Amino acid sequence: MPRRPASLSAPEAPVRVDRRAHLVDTALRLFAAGGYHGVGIDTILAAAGVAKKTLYSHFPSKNALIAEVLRERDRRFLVSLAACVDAGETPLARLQAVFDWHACWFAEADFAGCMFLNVAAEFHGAEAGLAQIARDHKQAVEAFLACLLVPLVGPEAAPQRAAELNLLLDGAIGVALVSGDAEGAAARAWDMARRLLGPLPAVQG
Amino acid sequence: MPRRPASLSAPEAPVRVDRRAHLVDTALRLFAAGGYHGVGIDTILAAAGVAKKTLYSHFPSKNALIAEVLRERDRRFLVSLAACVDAGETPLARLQAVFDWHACWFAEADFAGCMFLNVAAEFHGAEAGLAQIARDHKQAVEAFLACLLVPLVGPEAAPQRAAELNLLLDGAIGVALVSGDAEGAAARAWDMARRLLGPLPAVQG
DNA sequence: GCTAGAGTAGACAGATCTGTCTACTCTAGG
DNA sequence: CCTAGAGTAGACAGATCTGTCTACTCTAGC
Repeated sequence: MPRRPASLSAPEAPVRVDRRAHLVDTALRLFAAGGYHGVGIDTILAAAGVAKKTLYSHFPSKNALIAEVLRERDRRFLVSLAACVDAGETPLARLQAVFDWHACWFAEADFAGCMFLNVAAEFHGAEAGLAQIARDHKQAVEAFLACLLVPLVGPEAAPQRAAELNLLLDGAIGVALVSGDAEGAAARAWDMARRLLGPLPAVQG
Repeated sequence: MPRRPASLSAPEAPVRVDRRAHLVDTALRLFAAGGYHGVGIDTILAAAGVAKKTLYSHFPSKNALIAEVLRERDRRFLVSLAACVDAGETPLARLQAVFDWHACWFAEADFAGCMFLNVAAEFHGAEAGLAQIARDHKQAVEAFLACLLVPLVGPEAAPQRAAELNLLLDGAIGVALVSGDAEGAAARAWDMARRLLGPLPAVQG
């Protein structure tokens, strides 16, 4: 009898895995690798081991699920990036950590580009809500970069430089996606960033 | 009787509009604006005023049509870009024309990103043939940039710089797509390119 | 023990999509 | 004139997709 043994071990919590979160997590992985139109509801449900009714009791539509997936992706993205950056000891090392983080991301087996750029491409004009989430994400990343740049270039120049580095990161994503050269794309972008920033205050190595 | 008046004027050629080319042209417009999964065969047929059987007598499948659309896009892209570049009088002006060309492209009403980056995202891993066409296109653009760079930085440095400018252009595409700021994205990329190239031989203004 | 809530399994409706096929029409060339 | 080739219009098959709904099951709390 392969039917799930239910609560054999733990009496509470553990089994109650929060279907909604599990659904979003599964959908995130599948959408990231297979695209939004390319991955159907049934595929997600089968992978998550969740009934269709459960999905539609949590989300009114597939697009609502996509929106939640994007918000979740935005959260994880910034948390993971911040954790990686915090390990850096100098302001310059912290900035470089952003590009190293991207190199690791590009090297993932199922890397298929940025979920936000992809959603903008797939739903362009059709779903303003999704486009807005993509815009918000990119602005959050840019703001994060600006914070890292303040000790390096000062508060006035930081926003301008942040926009530039943001453009470099988007470029690296595109190059990594099409060429498949994960390491090269991120390294090139960082080299360009370093040269664009020019000589920095002597305080930072 | 609104049924097409057939050969009222010209005895030959003109009416024979080459359905295949017209189909590819229509599909190109629709795929560019609506994505590959997002635009169905029937939509293309209705827009082109062509019967389904005609489509399948020219192409074995939708994906084969997509492949031909991408090859056509690649041709037009390079021809249009070359024409724009040829108007420049100095090597630097010719290089700048590439970024100006992109600014015009981004400003088009139905701009929805690069068809090659988008095909790579939508069919990642599933359609190796389409991914290869995307890769070839980006390499062709990079080679084109390298040619423009030779008089500016010399034949040794040109390939390296071309890869950098290519990354900048992909970055501008991403930024323009998500932020909607067409002018800003291309202008920022050009400004960065100019600074990355540094002081150039005095011969070019 | 019992009940309410949440979940499962899966049938179902209705839309849509790719690709095939039939029957008809138009046109060009001999 | 007549025929072959190409195209049109559209029905059709079969798959797939979103979203709804019913009937059953499990679990937690009273």
